[in-house]
Amino acid sequence: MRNSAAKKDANRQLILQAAGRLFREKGIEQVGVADVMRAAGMTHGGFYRHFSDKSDLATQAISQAVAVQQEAAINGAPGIPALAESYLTSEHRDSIASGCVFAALGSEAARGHDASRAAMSQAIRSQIDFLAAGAAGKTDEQRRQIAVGSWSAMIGALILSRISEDASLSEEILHETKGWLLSQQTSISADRP
Amino acid sequence: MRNSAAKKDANRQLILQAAGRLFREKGIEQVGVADVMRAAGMTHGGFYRHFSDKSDLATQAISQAVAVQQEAAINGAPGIPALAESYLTSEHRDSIASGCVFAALGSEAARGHDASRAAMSQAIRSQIDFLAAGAAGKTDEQRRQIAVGSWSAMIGALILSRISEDASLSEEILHETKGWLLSQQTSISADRP
DNA sequence: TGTACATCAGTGAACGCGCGTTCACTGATGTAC
DNA sequence: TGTACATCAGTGAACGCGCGTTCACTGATGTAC
Repeated sequence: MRNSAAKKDANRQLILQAAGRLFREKGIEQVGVADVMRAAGMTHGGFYRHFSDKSDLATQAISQAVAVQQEAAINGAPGIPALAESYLTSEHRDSIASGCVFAALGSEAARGHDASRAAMSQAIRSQIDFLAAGAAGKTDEQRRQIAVGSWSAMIGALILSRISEDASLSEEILHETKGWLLSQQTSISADRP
Repeated sequence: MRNSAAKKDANRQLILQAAGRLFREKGIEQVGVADVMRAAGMTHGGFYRHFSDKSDLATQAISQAVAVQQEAAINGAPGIPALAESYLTSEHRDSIASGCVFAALGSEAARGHDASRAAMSQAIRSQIDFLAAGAAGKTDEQRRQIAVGSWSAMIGALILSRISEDASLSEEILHETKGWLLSQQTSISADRP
């Protein structure tokens, strides 16, 4: 039954991807090792050939999901308005499993172990730098404020919209936050020479 | 060993308060019924004289924590700048157990049962109405945008600052977001006649 | 290139702990007369 | 007002399920010669 090294690596990726999706969708605690392995097409016994324990999996799955997310941000349309347009949508709200890791696991992550918090912190840093570089502010300080503030607003709004069981409230939160972010961007851009 | 009705009610409050604190601090899943009862000064057996099951407790504890939070907001200094000043502080960041329920349990709550989501949705509505009423916008629509956007930014920023294990990053997120919110408020206020 | 042997990825049964829930019990409270 | 009885809040032991983890095993892969 032994698999080739290449097959093992492929299986490891399947496990990480399944975990990334399931953890975001149901929360890390509500997903069992056996659930992840089943979603990856295997049985639970082989899990420990890949990871030392569940918390190791959580750290690595989060790190990978965050890396994929950053890759997508860099390759996506640049600028905060464009990000807001795609981030603050009902599609994103309804696809937790493949959506923003910070919105899906943010409050759990705040209580997480050092390893996963370190991975997420690094991602936060890069994301802020990336957004600040493309922000429409006059000074560095202004651009960083815009980057941090706008990104925080997107994450907070997505979380609030997911909590809201009333569809119209949920939509309103996305819509108002988007409108707010866009109106600021344009007014600031208009200030530029 | 029977307690009087008054004592029973008092004990129920102790349980709800202990649960509200522990759930925020460690997450609902990581806190056991026995933990809550111990924190409330009782043993676990009597739990079911008060609540039908753990999920019932979660719903009621969250509802109460959210109600207390709203009460505090209404009695606190009015206006979004004042809220930002007290919300985006390292003290708030470091006191999860007594801090904002949405920041502490937001991503869990998005996956929560209908009952607790309904309670939180109602709180979201009131909080938006409350903030919009005191916001410095020209039109109703503008005031609602400011309310929803600013509140979302506070929640998102607090979550990001809690994830950041690097103290300077954590502080920066709070500080930049606060600066961003305050600068907007003043510029909008300056527009007024 | 082929053969013999060691390695080890994945399987599925089993273990054991933690935790939600139940239950018999105690004795103080509340109520009926 | 006092007495007898029923109620029931809280106790602590016990139950049972789920889940993380372990382990003996299988057979394909990789390696040494």
